[in-house]
Amino acid sequence: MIEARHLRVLRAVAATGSFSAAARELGCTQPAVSQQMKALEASAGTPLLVRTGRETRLTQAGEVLVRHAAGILAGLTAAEEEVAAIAGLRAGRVRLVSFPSGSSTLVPTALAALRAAHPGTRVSLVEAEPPRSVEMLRDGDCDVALAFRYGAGHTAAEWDDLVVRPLLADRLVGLVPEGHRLADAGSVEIAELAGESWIAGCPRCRRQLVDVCEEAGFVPRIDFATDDYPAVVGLVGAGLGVAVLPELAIESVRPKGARTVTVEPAVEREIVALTLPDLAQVPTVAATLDELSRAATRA
Amino acid sequence: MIEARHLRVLRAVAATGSFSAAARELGCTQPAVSQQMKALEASAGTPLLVRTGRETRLTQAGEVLVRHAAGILAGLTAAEEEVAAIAGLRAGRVRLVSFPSGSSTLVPTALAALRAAHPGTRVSLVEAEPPRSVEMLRDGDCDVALAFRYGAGHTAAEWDDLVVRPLLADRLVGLVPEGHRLADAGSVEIAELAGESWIAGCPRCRRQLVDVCEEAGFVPRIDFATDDYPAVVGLVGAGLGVAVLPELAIESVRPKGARTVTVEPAVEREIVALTLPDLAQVPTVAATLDELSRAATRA
DNA sequence: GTCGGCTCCAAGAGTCGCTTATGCTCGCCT
DNA sequence: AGGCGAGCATAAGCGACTCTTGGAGCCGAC
Repeated sequence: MIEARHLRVLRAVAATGSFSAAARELGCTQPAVSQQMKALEASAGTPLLVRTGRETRLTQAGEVLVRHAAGILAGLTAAEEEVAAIAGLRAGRVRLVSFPSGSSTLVPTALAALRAAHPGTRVSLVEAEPPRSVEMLRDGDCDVALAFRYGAGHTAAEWDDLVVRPLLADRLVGLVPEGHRLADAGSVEIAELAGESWIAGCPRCRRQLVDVCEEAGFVPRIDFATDDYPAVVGLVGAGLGVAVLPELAIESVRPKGARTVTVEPAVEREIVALTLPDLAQVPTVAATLDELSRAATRA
Repeated sequence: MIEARHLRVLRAVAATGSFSAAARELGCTQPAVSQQMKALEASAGTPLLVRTGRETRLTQAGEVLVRHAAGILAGLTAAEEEVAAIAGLRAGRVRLVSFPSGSSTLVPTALAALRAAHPGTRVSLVEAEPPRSVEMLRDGDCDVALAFRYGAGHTAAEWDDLVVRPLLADRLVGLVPEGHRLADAGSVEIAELAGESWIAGCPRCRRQLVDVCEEAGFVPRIDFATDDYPAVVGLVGAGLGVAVLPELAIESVRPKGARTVTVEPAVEREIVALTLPDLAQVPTVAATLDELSRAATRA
């Protein structure tokens, strides 16, 4: 009989690569970890870890167990959350993970409303870009993930086992330096920017930019690329190039020395909130999704 | 912390509608069930069962927990099944690395037997010479390494932290071109070959050759050196020189134009299978080692 | 009214798991 | 090459837990 407690320890060992580090993370002593792993290997009937002096690695059986552990532990925590919510303890907490430009706009609005409507609920916020944030969700490291996707169909398949709550469509706008020949154009065709020096954002957005430009018949010359959108705005403001970036990303940035222009053809990214099917039943999670929806419609 | 064991009991209670019946189904006494449910309700923080004189029904929280229990317990049993399959040799993989002349003789025999005895196990094979293969083993890039050593004592120290399974002793034989003055000698003293042009094999074998010749009182003139044993045989067959090489290396090569002769004094290399101490406990690895041993004794 | 089944309660014994303490090996730095 | 620190294993001791046995209370059925 494999016990969930053992799986939790195994996962910590696999994540940290060390018994001692796992013990620190779990808040117990190293011999406890050692004994639990011994017991788990005994009940599994085969070694799960290989100790090679310098590091501890997983055997194939160990990998199998860690893979299952994610689902099992996620199910357990989901069950605990839901029961706790029903128990009316209002000890319910929501662990939210969001991409940077979402956490500065949608999230504050939603969390303020959530706190007003349900005092006692606690929310933790961590920032992570979509590929990583969805992984955290599946691993049970968070309850709700804010993510985005370009073109509705592209990444739909990878989320088909999740609850997807569409929030809003975030239009891409152009950003050019003041004094640029198109600074006062109001609206520009993207092809008009073919010869410019480009400043790109996060990897996903960068790929999207290249795709859009390709359809317009040119390859953008990307001189700078950074995940930091205020930095992108700063670079454009300093006259180092032009950029195309989500409207939400510049909402909380003062576009000093830069001007926004509408870009044709219109391109949008869809911002969604994700959660696990089981978690969607948990009141605090449901309330968080609702508040995010409300914040999105107000924006 | 909700425990899987509790969920199992809860499910039995929900299914049977009675503590006593659940106890009978689970093979324990009724107070045990009673206490477990008490503990589960304590950790859930809310009642899960309503005892109405005649029958016990689930509360909403209880229903939620039972609903989650299905998935969690299914995940646990699935994990157990998969691990048991690996432990029971109905599944699992072994990553084997071998030196070239081993992979064409011992390995095919062993893998055929392994597949016959345990269908479902998968084996991957990569070729690498001993220094590199042992490194791969230590780095976790393979599970079993076929290697060899000359003279039992020389390289023993570097493997003292590994599990060494001796397979067979591979005798060195001489190879001379047809028409050579010693082609029909049957057995030759190595000193008789002092003046010949030599064709050497892999670095380790080359060093061994030089050592043996030094003991016989001469330095071999090595005109060609290649890791490719069929090439060595070909060169000898073409009359370009003589060679001394492991019997196993020429077993799968048709010695066209070349003749083998016994060399005195007899020199052997020991062929062994190596693995890490922890991995030796893994069923698939142990089975692979056994089949290699069996293949070696049959050869 | 009595009986049978079910549940809860209490006490005892055994087991289990954690912690502290200690020894050992390995890698690293001097 | 030797000392040092980190990490893992092991042993003993202790507390907690869980199961069992035995008994009592409760409700419905006959």
